[in-house]
Parts: sequence; structure tokens; C-alpha cells
Amino acid sequence: MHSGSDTRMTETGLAKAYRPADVEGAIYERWLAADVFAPDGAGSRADPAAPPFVIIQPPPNVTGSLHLGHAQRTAVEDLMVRHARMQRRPTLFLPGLDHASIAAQFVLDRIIAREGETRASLGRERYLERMRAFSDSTKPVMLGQQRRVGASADWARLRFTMDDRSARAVRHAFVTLWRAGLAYRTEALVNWCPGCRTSISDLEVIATPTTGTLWFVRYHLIDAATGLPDPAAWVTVATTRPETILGDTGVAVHPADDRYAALVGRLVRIPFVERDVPIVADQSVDQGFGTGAVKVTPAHDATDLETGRRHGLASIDVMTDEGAINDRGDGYTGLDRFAARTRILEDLAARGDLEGERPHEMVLGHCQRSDDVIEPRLKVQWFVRTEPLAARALEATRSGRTRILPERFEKTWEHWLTNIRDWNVSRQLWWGHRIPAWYCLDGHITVSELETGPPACETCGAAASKLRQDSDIFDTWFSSGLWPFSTLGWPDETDDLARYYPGSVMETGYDILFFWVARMMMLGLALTDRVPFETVYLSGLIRDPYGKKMSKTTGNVVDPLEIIETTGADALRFALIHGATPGLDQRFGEAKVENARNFANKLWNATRFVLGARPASIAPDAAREAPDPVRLGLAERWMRSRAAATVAEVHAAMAGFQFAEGTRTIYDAVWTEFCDWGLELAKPRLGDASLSAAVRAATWWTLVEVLDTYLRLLHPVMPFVTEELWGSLPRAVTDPGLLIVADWPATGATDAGADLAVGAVIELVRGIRNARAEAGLEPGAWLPLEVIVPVGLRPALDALAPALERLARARPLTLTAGTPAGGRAPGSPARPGELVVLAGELEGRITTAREGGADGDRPRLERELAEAASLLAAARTRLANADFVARAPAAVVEQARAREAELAERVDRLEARLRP
RNA sequence: GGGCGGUUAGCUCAGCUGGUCAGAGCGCCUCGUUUACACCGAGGAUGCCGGGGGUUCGAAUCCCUCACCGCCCA
Repeated sequence: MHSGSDTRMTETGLAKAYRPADVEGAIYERWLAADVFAPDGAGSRADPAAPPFVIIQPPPNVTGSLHLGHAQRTAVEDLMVRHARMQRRPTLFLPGLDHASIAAQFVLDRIIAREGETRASLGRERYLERMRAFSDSTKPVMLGQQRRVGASADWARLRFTMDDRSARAVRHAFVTLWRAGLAYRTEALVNWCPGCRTSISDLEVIATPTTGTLWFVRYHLIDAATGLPDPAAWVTVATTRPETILGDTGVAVHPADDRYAALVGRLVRIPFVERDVPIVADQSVDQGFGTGAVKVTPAHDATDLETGRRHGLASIDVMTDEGAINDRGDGYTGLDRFAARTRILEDLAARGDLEGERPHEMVLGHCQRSDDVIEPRLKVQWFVRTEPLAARALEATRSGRTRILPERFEKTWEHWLTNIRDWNVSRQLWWGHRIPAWYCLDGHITVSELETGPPACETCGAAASKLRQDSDIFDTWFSSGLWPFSTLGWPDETDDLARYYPGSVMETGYDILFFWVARMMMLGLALTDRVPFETVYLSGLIRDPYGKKMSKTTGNVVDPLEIIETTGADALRFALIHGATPGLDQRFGEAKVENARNFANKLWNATRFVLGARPASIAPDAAREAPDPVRLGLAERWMRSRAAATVAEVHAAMAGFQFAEGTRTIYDAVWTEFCDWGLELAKPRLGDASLSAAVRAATWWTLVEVLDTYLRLLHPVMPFVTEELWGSLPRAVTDPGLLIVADWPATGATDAGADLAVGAVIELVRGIRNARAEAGLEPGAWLPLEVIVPVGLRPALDALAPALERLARARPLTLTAGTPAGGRAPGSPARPGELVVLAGELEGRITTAREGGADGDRPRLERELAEAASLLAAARTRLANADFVARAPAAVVEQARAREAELAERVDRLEARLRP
């Protein structure tokens, strides 16, 4: 790989093979030095009158290094950004990092655990110090990774969700919501994760279908006379969580349930805690569940809380934050919830009150982060009222002010936002924005925007010194929800906010549509009264070659840097973009990157050839010239025509967010058209001394122009190699010094005449190569070729003869008029040893040296005849259908007729040729 | 239980608003060192486009239905 021949510079100044590692770093430095990333940078060529293009980058978590998914996001975002920049729109790509409170604490907890420390042993201040040090150590790593991928972000505007300006935005947002009645503090059941020791939002609870156990427990009825439990009379309740018995404050039955009608109003005694609680009748009870009588634990179950409230039952929390039984659980205090469950079951059995058990299918909530079983617990916490916010978010997408791509996600969006519940934003964590709410001794709430807190209680005027700030922090997604505008200076009316808000595109994974996109939309509308972005573009996830999700525990995570170092950032970007279908996951493997690397190398070598083929009449440092139109040959016209068509297709693809499709279009144009045919057609002209210097110059300038166009088109996908190569091409005086700020190609006209003529020659060459290969002729041998040409194509064939000669290895080459008047008629009998090739309107005759060569050619021609005949039959059947002719569009029928004629002629000629 | 997606060549996948759409990459077979590239070039093979119905002059493409795989929400 690092052999001498690879690194040897040729006269063109380019090495024989592209070595990304040699150029990527330097190119990135040049971009930085030129100050072209920022919309208002010194090197920007943005047109101030053009509409700005803005992507606020989804901030990756500071928890560690970036993975392939991040690389893909960055690649797609950067693609859009570079495209817009080349269109001279003021383009802002604002980078950032997220503090990710729960994820970060999860990671840090494990790190300090190895040192024998815990959150508690360090304490809040020292723990936060550790966290700041930790994030300070990961930040540069992550930013470095983004640069290596080639992100053309405005680093001067880099933001962190925990920086001072974000903190201020968070406080202002919360005060605003509070004043508007959109934030409130209340006691409610929250999802409690004993492992993380915090509440989490509904979204962070993973519902897992589980086979649990339903236990049947006897609660003895209280004898009204004695006030004591009756050993012989009981109600049997069914439960999947026996440990919550300790918190039971009632038993509920359905009002229409005859079995229990007589018992309603009676008391039962809860075992162990020896509490007497009433039997109540409640509509919510499912008579078919268990025995039809259910225990009511308002502090640990959502349904029970409602039931309890309706009947005035007490709520007794029997658990600690760590998930153990607290001091309300007589005799079980200190036991972990699962240990307590076992003990309670044993004890129930011992006292004869465990009636039975059976397997039970149920859905259990697990913590997304720690996988612990979630415990519903009654807590006083802050909530955001989502209903009015969701309504506005829905209106925004319904009216099209923001559109979601792919469109089908709007359905999921609708469903979630219409069934949304209030958002619990309190987290009992340390790393994050502390809730700016203060409480006086009387329990009055004062919410303040001031960093130092309110001067006094808003309600009773209690002095600041008597106020206590809420110890909780906000859910990370609360600060993330402000990201589209907090990054631009909000709540201040900054120039950036005025100019770059709302953003153009929010690119992110479909997996955080609710977590993040919905929150940004809700908060954006509530706080800025505008949608935060025009388009939501949802990417799929990157999976391993076997379709598995990449994760550290599975060990199938790929470090983007590894790929960049071995095959280059461009190859990585190309592979990621080329393989991405919006909203669909993609499997990612080495083969894809290799193909992309090969493509970069192809581009490199094509450029190397072009540079090396510069005619002597053009000085090495000559300024760029447009090819002289009057000296263009068909090959040149064809290349320009194909480039124009490619530009149009890529424009369309970009407009429709079809980045993979656009990338494939360029790939084919460069490799299959420009390299395989364009350069080959140009070679004989460049080296033909009989042509004038002006003609050869026109050919060369054409190559430069077309290559230039393709480099521009490809730049958003493969920024490094295109920048490097573009810099080696002669530059027009109007061009900037760097491709990154050069103009995006404009559409041009295609050239039907050139397309037809060159297309015909290509088809003929292919046919000849095929025939030669099938006949087993030596590939390198020069053989005489006669081409029978219809009058219309004659000038084109005359012009392309040198190329045809070279590509078909034909010598001598003679052109014969395709009419009986001159030369041989098409389809006339072959001479001995002749191979006949039919290609559209052209017919080639290859003279082979061997005896009986014509017979050897028979099987191929017979196969071709059979094929053509069958296609012809199909075409005729179609045209014979009166309905088709009557109802299909005229153009389609016309096309079908032309095809029929073409096939008929081909069949005639093949038959004539085969006739003995 | 509700919703969404996938099912196209051996593998990974394109195919956007129905009419040369049956494609690409990798892999495979046969050749090849013609002055850009072996990270290459030339040629080749392989597909009841998941099954079944329907709409239409015409369906891989639209509708219904079934099957299997996956995701999301309850």
C-alpha cells in the first residue's frame, strides 16, 4: 500500500493513487484559514440577499466518542450545508454538544465505581466537579471527530447545553411557561427508576411483555362486633406485586358484581401492617381479573391512585428511592423490593393466607437507561402542560408550516401528540439545569429568572435567606427543546436570532422524533411563537452488516475514525450517504466503504489523466478557458450534454431530499460515462497531430469543464478529494480559491444530436466487443472492420471514426453507405470468416482470419434473432390491442410503434444474414 | 390490541408522482499489463420483483388480503 510507485509524483503533481490521509488534514486547515464555514466569515461568498440556509446540529452527548450513526448524521447535514453554501446562500451550520444528564451520570457513576466511590460518597459539588472534568475531556475528542468527518460547521458559534447562555434560556423559558400557566408543580405518580434514583418521563420507560405471576391473597374481614379479623371470612385479592401489600389502603370491587355486593363498606385487615381498610365499589374494576376483587395501593399504581382519590383512601409510599421497603413496611424495612416480595410470600404462606398462584402475562416498564423495573411512585414534581403545546405543534405540521420527511412519520407524530400526557420535567439528578423554583417555609412557590434567585418570596415576602431552591434539575430534553433558538441567543433579540431563526432543516434520527423533535416544536411555538424549523428530515439508523443495532455491549460498534484513517473521510461519507434511504435503517459493512474508496481513486486518476493530457499549446498555468464552441467534436458535445443532464438530475434529487439517488447519479455519470467513454473518446483526439491545436485545445478544455462540473456536484458528498482535485485544475479568473465556496453548477442544454450519434457508436462498440469475445478472438488483435452506415449517421461516423477504430480495435476501418446504391446493403450475406454485429441503425462486419468464421458466428446470431423475434412479438401483441392504441397516451403509442419498427428491421436483417 | 415499515439477482440494497424498470455495488465465471486508474479494463451468468385476488389498455410500482421479519405506540 505504501510502495514507492504509489507515492511517486508524476508530472501532473498527483500521486498514482489517492491517499486521503495525505490531504484531508491540510484541506480542512485551508478551509478554516479561509474562514468559509461561517455565513459571515471573511471567506464567505454568500449573497446577503439570498435566503439563509440553517442547520442547527443535533448536539451529540458529551458521554464519549462518536459512532457511525453520528458520522452519518454529520455527513448528511454537511451535505445539505455545502450544497446551500455553493448556491451562495448565507449558510449556518451550528455545532453543539449536549450534557445528557442521565446518560452522563450513568457513565460517570460507572467510572467512579471503579475507584470505589459513589454519587453519595462524593456529594453534589465534588460529583459535579468530576462531571465537568469528564466532559471537558470528551468534548475535544468529539469535536475532533466531527472535523475529521469534514463537518463545515461554524465553530465560533459552538454551543453546549450547559453553557451560561443555555442556562439563561432555560430559566427564562421556565419562568415564561410558569407565568403562562403551562408549568405546574404537583404530587403525582411518576416513573421511578431505583437504579438511577430519579423519575423519568413516560418516553424513557420501555414497556416489556413479561410472564409474571399472579398471586392470590386472603384479606380477612373485620368482625363488626369484635373489631378483629375473622379467621374464617375473607376476600381474596389477586396481585402481581405482593410487596405493595404494605401500602394497601383499600380493596375495590365492581359495583355490579353480585359476588361482593354484600361486602361493600366492610373492612378488611391488611396483613403485616395490620391496617383495617374499606372495601369500596368502583367502576374501574375489571370483574374478570383475578377474583374480581383488587387491592388498592394509591401510592404505587396509577389506576389505584384514581380509585383511591374517588373513595378518599390514603396514599402510603412504602419504598425508598433505592427501591427498598421504607419504615412504613413493618418488619420488612430495609429489604430490597424483590427480596421483600419473596419474604412476604413466604410469610403469607406461613399464615395460610396465600391461596394460590398462576402465571400471568403482563407488561412491565423498564428503565431505558439502566433496565431496572420502573416503580410508580407518588412524588411532588414539576410538570409541563402539554395539551395546549401539542395542539399548536399539530397545527404547524397540518398547515405545512413544518413538514416532516418522510411524510409517513406525520402519522406517528399525529398519534403521539394527540395522546400526549403532561411532561414530568423534574429529575432527581445533579448534572443539569437546576429548576429555578424557590420555596419559602410556608410552601409558596417563587419561580425566578435571576441566576442568584429571587430577592424574596413572591407571595409572602419572606426573605431570600429563608428560601430554599428546588434540589431537582430539568430533564435534559427540556434544555434540548430550546436548542433551535437558545443557540441563536434567545431570549435576547440578537441579530443571529433575527437572521437564522427558524432553521431550514432539522436532521435527526426517527428514534427521537418524540423525545426531541416534538419537544422543540412545542417549546418553540410556545416561546417564540414560530415553528423552529421548516423541514424535519428523519434519517434511518446505522446497523451492522447483519442488521443488528450497533451497541457497546454487543461489541459491534465501529469507530468512524478507524474507517477515516484507513479509507478516508470521503469514502465513509459517500458510503453512508449512498446507502441511505430516508427513514429506513441501513446495514453498513466494509464492502460499501471500499467501493466508495475506489470511486475516490477513480476520480483522482481521471483528473490525473486530464492534467497529464494537456496539449502543449496550453501553458501549465493558463487561466481557465471555456471550450471554443465551433471546434467541438461530437465526443465533446456528448460529454457536455451528459454533464448537463446529470446536473439537472442532481438538482432534482437535492430538491427532493433524495441524496442517495443524487449520489448514484453522479457516480454513474463519472464512472460509466465520463471515464469509460468520455475519456476514451477524447484520447484519440488529444493525440491526433492532424487536428489543429485549436481543436485539441477545445477537447482538453471540454474535459476540464466537465470534470470541473462533476467535482462541484460531488463536493457536498466527498469534500476532501474534490477540493484537492479541483485545486489542481486551471481556474477561471472569476472562480474563488476554494471549491467549497465555488458556485453550484447551473443547468445547461442537452444536445440531442450528439447523444444520438455517440450513443450509436457506443452501442456498436459494445456489440463488437461482445462478438469478438464470444468468438474467442484475441482481445488485442487489430481486425478489419466495415461499418454499414445509414446516410443520416454518416457525418457522425466520419467524425468518430478514429475513436471507433481505437475502441473496437478495428484496422483498417471502412465506412460503407447503408444503401444498395453504394457499398453493401445491410443484411447482405457475410463473407467467409466475417462476424456481423447489429447495433441499432449501424451494422458492423469484422473480418476474421479464420476459415469458417461465419459459421462460428451462427449461434450468437441465432440467439440474437430469437431474442429480437420474441420482443417483436410482444410489441406486436401490444399494438394489436385496440384498447391500448385507443386509451394509452399518444406518445406512449408512438414510442411503441417506433420500437416495433426497430425490432422488425433487426429481425429482417438477422434473418437475411442467417439465410444460407 | 392499534399504527408503520420491510419482503426485488448468492449477499446488501436502489427503483420518487403506474408505460424500454427489471437495476447498482459486492461476490461469481472468462479474458486482459492498449501511455489515468489492478482501489483497473473488456465480456458474461443469475431474478414466477413474498403468496393470492382486484383496478387498469398496461402494475415491482395503485387497492384488498394472507404470510413472515422488524420497529413504534398501548
